[in-house]
Amino acid sequence: MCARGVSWLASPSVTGSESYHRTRGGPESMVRRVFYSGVDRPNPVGRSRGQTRDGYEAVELLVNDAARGSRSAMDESEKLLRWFESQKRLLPWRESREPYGVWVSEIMLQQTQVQTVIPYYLSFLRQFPTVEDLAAAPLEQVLAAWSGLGYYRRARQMHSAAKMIAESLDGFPSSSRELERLPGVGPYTAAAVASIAFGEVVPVLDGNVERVMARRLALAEDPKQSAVRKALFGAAASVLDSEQPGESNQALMELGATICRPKRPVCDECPLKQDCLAQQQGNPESFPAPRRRRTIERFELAVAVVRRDSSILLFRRPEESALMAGMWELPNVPLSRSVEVMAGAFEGKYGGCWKLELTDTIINHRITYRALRLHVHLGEFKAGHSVAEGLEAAWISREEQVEYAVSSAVGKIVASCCSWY
DNA sequence: CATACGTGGGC
DNA sequence: TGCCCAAGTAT
Repeated sequence: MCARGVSWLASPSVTGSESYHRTRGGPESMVRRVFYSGVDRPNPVGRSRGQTRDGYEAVELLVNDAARGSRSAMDESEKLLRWFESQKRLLPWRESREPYGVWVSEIMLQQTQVQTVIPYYLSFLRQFPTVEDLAAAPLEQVLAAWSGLGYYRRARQMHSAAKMIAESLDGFPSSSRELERLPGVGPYTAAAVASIAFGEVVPVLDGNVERVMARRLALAEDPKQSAVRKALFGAAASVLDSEQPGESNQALMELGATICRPKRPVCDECPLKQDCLAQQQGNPESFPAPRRRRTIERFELAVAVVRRDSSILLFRRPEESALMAGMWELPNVPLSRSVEVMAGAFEGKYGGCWKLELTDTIINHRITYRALRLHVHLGEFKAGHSVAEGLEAAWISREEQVEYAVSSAVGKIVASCCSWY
């Protein structure tokens, strides 16, 4: 593999989910111990040693910084921690290590950027200060607090997990193994919460760490492949500081977010530049391998803004729908050239009697591999007893919007509707 | 392992 | 505009 002495990382003998490998330590290499209690399968090379604080069997793993001349993994950990200490951003969830807040932040940060999360995090913790408050709140209210943040399943799963925690006699789950049993908590989030809130020595491998390590090792292979992921995971473990795992993990992610960015990384300011193979080769941007993307299909939808007094008509999506389950949406039908055809479609779907008038407002709404272009119509709707059976309707005002679970697009349209009348 | 899930920002 | 990416998880 790599010529730079990291051959242990993806050795062919990797069999378990943990890719630590014990290597013959040269005279200058450092051996570090990592206790990893979130292991379901026995580690193929580690030795079982004692118990963690939560009673789970710990596996002792020897992580060897393989023959990097005079450099050692310890140096890298220290450089990283020192850099983080002086350069870390002040973020609201960094003010406390209290597990609930850490957990909320980690869920919100899944596939979501920091600046997007900040206001949601603040208002969410104001509304639901403790896990008990969250558990006791109606799901509707939790979804409303999540409105516009996306991936709404996260809110449902968090609410469900909060109930599990509140009903449990054991308090907040305190190990990555336990945390991973919660809905919405996968390997990354479990490791992040366990290390930050509980000091568990477990590495995280998120998109940032993946990129940082792919560059550090100049690993060109596709990170989707499990062998490559293992190598990256092992590399992340090798720079993990076992005294301050939470800070260490955050440091690596912060590095990826601010210095080792996808585009135009600022290698000059990187605490690991001496250790980075891609930087030495002068082509950091070429790692990791670009992921293939499916082409986006585009659909066009007509949505109707129907006003009564100062309120707008919304309908509730079915709980069982895969897309934005239970969220309130504007009435919509596939776009057609004829307003009459669309009016008929609205009537078929929602009942009532419709009159429509096209405005020139178009809002894009993307869902992974689809893009919906929303053509907004001002409409009149006369309900009778002909409103579609089993479909929940609501008239909401701009002020009441905060109490309803709506997508970002609906939020924007409701926000700007006043100017259209 | 591939796919779907929301959204906002950068270039 | 269009494409890429972002503190992932569940199926």
